[in-house]
Amino acid sequence: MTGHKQPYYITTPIYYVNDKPHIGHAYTTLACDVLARFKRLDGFDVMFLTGTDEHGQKVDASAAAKGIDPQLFTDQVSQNFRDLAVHMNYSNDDFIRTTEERHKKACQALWKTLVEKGEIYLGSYDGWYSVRDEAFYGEKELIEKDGQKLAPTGAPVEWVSEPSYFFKLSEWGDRLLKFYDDNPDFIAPQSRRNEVLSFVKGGMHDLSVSRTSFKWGVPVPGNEDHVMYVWVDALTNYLTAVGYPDVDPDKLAKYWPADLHMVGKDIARFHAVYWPALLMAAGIAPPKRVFAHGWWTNEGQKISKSTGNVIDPYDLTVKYGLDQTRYFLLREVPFGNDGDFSHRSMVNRMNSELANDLGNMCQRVLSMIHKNCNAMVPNPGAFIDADQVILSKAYGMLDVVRPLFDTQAFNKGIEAIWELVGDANRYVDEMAPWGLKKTDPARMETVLYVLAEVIRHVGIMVQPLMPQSATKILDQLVLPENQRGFEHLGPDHALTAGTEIPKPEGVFPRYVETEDDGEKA
RNA sequence: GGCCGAGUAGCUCAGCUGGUUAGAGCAGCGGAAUCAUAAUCCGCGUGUCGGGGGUUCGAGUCCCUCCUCGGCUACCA
Repeated sequence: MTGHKQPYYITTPIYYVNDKPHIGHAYTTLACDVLARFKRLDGFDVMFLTGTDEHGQKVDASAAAKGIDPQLFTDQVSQNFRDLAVHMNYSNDDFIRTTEERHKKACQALWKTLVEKGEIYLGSYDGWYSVRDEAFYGEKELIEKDGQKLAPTGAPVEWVSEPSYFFKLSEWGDRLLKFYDDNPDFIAPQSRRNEVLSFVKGGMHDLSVSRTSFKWGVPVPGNEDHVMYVWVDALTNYLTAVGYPDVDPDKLAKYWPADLHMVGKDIARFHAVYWPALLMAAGIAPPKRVFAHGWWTNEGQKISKSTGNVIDPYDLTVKYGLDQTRYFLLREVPFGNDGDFSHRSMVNRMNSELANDLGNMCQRVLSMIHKNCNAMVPNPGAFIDADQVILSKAYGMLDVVRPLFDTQAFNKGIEAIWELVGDANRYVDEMAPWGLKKTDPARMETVLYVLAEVIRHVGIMVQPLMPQSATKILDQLVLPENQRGFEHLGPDHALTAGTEIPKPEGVFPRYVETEDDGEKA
């Protein structure tokens, strides 16, 4: 089983440390975690990266407001995101911080390359700036009042001009369009692809890639008055983490180009337009795919800090359970679409699909085995057609789910697994092993064996989604830990009859409504 | 304003290049079973497929038009 494993590099965006972690962060990273775990089980050499974006004016200001050094400040707040990763049971292989030395090195190397290739020039960044908002506004955004130009926020604006380096993005339109054409799956879902295409087709300005108005950033090589602006700084993290600019055969050469950048739809353009352009300009291969997922609403309401209906991932996992939350987030919505989080739908999913369908199926089967087969994996006789039908469905499950997960169609992959769970429940009812117990005990053992095999397959398949619960299920089958990879799916590694199994315990508890819930629902 | 997309059963949605009586899950109603976390299984839908017009032997599926909703239209992570 040696040989070269195929590499798979997957990334989350780096999260801006000024934010408190919320469901959006948890969701993006969760999707990556499930894919990373899936690929590892499927035999890939996975590099799964997440991290924090720690530069910029806002961070600088927040640190100043607290009267502490920005580095100390980011050390503190980036910890929130590292804690979340542990809490959510993410399996990231690295956690990048843009304030790390390795990142400064990578950014400056990329910058120098772009300068050498003539892709960056010094110009000036002009625009309507509001000192009060600390932000630039477009001409069209401004409102006019009494002959005064005002920001949409009502703050006064002034025309300012600041020296800035520019990336020649305007010259990359045609090459980007050709790239999209040659790589139709580069940006997904389709709706985002359409938007990106129309954006690029509309023509692009050069991109301002440095600032002189603040210092908390990576210094521009050769001109210390400038720090790199967010585009170059943040996006480059994906290269930093694999060792760029060092061409280490175990890092950069192996993992680049990245297989998938997972992002929220709000930053699709940065990843699908600016990033490939910057990379191509530097002579580096663009990533293979960018997936822009949707947003969550809370009980039908748009989430905003002002209304205070932000969803805290800690609240969810404490209230409903970690794996239940992980399951819900990827099961409820076609990945890519916006979704609504509601208590009612959460409870419906966890009770009917986890507790009733899967949990109870495992429980009824394992209980029967425990009570009627001397607590040992039963000894199967010859399989009849009905046995073969459900077994082959279990054996073929990976081939159904793999292409769905490979295209980030998590909900469909999960549905496919649950079809098998439904089949198993129907099979139990049809075979009625409790009746066979008296009429044909040998047949009962065969039936229970078939069901145990189905549980083994489902347990292995749901490991990426619900690692802890899957472990419990597989532990109940006493399946050795080194037999839980996808290469063990199928009849060649079937359960060994006679293996002693423990008394089963419920894996997915039902959610029982409290009075407090009643008021909300 | 321009471009893109969506409007299908109470709810969430499938319906690929047009072709048998338009489907699934959930909810609801009725029944069976009793191994199991009172879990499971079976049965039950008269839907103007947003409105109107058109092409065709035949349209939810193509064309035109109108209505409604959403997204994008660059420097915020």
